[in-house]
Amino acid sequence: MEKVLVKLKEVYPLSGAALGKLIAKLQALSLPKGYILVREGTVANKLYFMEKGIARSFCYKDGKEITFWFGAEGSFISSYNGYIANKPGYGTIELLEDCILFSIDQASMQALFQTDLELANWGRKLAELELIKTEQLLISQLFKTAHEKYQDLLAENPGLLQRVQLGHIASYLGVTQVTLSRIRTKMK
Amino acid sequence: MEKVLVKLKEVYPLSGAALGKLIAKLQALSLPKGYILVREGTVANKLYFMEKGIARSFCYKDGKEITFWFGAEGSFISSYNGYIANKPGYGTIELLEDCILFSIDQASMQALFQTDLELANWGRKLAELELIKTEQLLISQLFKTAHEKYQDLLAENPGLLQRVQLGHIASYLGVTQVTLSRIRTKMK
DNA sequence: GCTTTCTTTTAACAAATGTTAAAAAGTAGT
DNA sequence: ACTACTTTTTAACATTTGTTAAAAGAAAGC
Repeated sequence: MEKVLVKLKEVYPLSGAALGKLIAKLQALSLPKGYILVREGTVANKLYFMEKGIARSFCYKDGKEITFWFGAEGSFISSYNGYIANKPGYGTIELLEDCILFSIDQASMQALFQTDLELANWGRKLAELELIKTEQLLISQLFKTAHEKYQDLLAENPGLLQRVQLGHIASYLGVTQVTLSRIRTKMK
Repeated sequence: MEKVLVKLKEVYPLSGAALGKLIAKLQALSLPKGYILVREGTVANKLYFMEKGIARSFCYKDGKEITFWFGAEGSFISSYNGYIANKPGYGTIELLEDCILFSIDQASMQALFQTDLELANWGRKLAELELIKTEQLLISQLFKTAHEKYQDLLAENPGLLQRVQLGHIASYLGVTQVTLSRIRTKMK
């Protein structure tokens, strides 16, 4: 229970009491590589924290999988459409390695938000931070070429390539695996 | 002061008292077409509400403008990087028509969040709703062709075409204006 | 060590999109 | 109605990316 504590506090400063309430609701999970944490189209109202391992979110498009998100150690993971809006999520979340996760269900979260000002602000800050991260992803998706996005990925997250198949990364960059392979060849 | 009231309440149910505190901080603005609400690279820590009119956010890429967002009546508008993280925003926000807006500055907002549980939850809900909207945009950007995205835009927001130049819409869809023109021709 | 299977690269061709420039259509002001 | 200006469409060609299939390489099981 190392990283999760650090990251929970990083989101928004919490008193010991508030942090304790949050931690009390956490459930530890140890799940194997290949495990489907959330299945597309189901309402999954849990928030996860990745303590160890890596996961991805993907959708199906014409029978092919398109990865739109990776979450490694220190990431919050959720089908936000389920967690936030109680609606079916549009992605499947798959574990790409054996993982240790912590989960908290939305109902417990809501109960805390309704009664604790600090935690309500913690929840606000979490959503805000995820929002600017997502907006940043959207913008780079819109105005960078696959080549640039690949270079950015290399710079920001060099370890990812050693842990994730190129096919997943290709769809994440918005291109086919063949195109990504061509990009890599050019960069040698 | 019609739409703003409805939308503020839609985000999260508020008591009269809490709503009153929020409204007390609102400033009405009437600004002309072409006005730059936020300039790229500056820290703009205000949240706006569009009462009447329409705006866009855009970045420069190789000297060309790329629009990544439109906000018409009923939209919340902000450089979230400034409003949330107090960092320079990556987009310029330009008014595309004469607009009536309401603004509230981040400091006032923070003060309310720190003292009022209802408003802290209101702020949380606002960020959460913006998050799932942005995530939806990102996914459609990743796994839809320009043709599909244009059709979606027509279906979801038919009025936009009458109010916004095609060049802006083209960059929003992630293609050049020439390509959008070709798509439109094919659809006739 | 040798299959067997999965992943990545390469090749050849087709389709889509970008680039540049010109033409056409639409607007606004006089 | 005319001009000046802006926006949209069209055309021709270059470039990029997609598609399909095969080859090469890497990993896993026996």
